[in-house]
Amino acid sequence: MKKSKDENTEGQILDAAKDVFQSKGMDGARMQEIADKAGINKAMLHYYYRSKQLLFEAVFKNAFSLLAPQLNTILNDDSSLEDKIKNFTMDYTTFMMKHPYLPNFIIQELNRNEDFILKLKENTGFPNLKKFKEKVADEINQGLIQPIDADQLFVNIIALNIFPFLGKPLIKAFTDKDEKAYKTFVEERKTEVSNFIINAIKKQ
Amino acid sequence: MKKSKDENTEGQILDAAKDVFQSKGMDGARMQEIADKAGINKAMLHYYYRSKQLLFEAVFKNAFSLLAPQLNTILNDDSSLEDKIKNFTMDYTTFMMKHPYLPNFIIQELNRNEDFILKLKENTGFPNLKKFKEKVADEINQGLIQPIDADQLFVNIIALNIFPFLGKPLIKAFTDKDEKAYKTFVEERKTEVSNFIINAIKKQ
DNA sequence: ATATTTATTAACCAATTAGTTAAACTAAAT
DNA sequence: ATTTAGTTTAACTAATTGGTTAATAAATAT
Repeated sequence: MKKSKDENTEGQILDAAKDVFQSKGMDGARMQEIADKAGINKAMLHYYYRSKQLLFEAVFKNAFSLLAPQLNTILNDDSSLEDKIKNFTMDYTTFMMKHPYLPNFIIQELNRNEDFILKLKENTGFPNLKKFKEKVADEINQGLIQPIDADQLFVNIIALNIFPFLGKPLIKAFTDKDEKAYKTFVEERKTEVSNFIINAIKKQ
Repeated sequence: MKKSKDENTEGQILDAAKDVFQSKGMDGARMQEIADKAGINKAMLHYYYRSKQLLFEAVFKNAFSLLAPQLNTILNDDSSLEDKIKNFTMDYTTFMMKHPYLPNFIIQELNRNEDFILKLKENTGFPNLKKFKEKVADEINQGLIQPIDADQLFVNIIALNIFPFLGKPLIKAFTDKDEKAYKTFVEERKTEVSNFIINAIKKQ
């Protein structure tokens, strides 16, 4: 019987690397810290992943592959735009409350190395806006929503959902919230954000 | 006559440090690269700023002090909420197109060190939401806008405005835009975003 | 049982990096 | 002219860091 991911060395390394890379970034992460956290010798990192760069890429692809399916709620679901927005906001916020380091990690590392996303784009399953754009055009034609550029709407939706996790320290400071109040605030956004967006686009 | 900031060594160091820290972050920045960019000996960095940490803090405070006044458009201006939102969106986007590294730098470094913002908060001139909240309550009472929590509205406004600069690589990849198309896209947001927000909150 | 492959470790290495030092240079003050 | 204080440099240092190696242990195949 093959050992489960969190029992075998390779999986333990990946888990530890995820922790360290996601909280400290590529430049701030130390191979020794990853090894210590995994409870193994530093040489094992290179035995299984060859270099820091390759270990990092394994972690990054793993993280990105968690994020991409979330987008399917809004991109490739067959429901109405209103339902897409409601479901996405709910699902995405719930998911990110469980993985709060994820958005910042991805954004940060993509900004550090712009070419990196090109590699990801070649992958099948990279999020595609085609169906979403059709739906937007469709609902505009039907007079259900106001005219709006689909790309702009898409960016507005993800901006409103992702930003609270990127800008957490800023939000806490500006709005004078402690950790608990911040959590409540994000919890409320699960419905607040979709109402806001739907109000913004619906035909008066 | 005192030498101007970009002629004297201290100023040249700060300019070079700004470049390097803002594009590579604290961990990715190298003192040697800063010295090279400033065209001086590395020892000068320590002569004027003592340590990497202190040089970094000088750059960070400088960057933050550019950002804070932008927020006054929305926080402490006396005009209507609608005008505040219009003006802020226009001003902020224009400003950030000139300083595209700034948002990511600040967000990233605040996430790396959450305590850092506490120091900033002690400073006078740290953005305060009091007046903005009063204005929101006021316009809700007058029946001009729909009921909404002022903190939520504030976060929505800054999310929609800041995110395009944080998530630039992601947006370019998802919406299949090259640099030029992205620039046009952001340019259009100068009016798009304020319309979107005003639609979302105005009384039907 | 024994050979062979796979997994693991301790010790080491070369390169990088923030920071220091001591000497030299410059310009203003005496 | 000479002292003095501030500025700048080249060379150095100590610590850190990603990565390697050679020996050993464990598991698997013959």
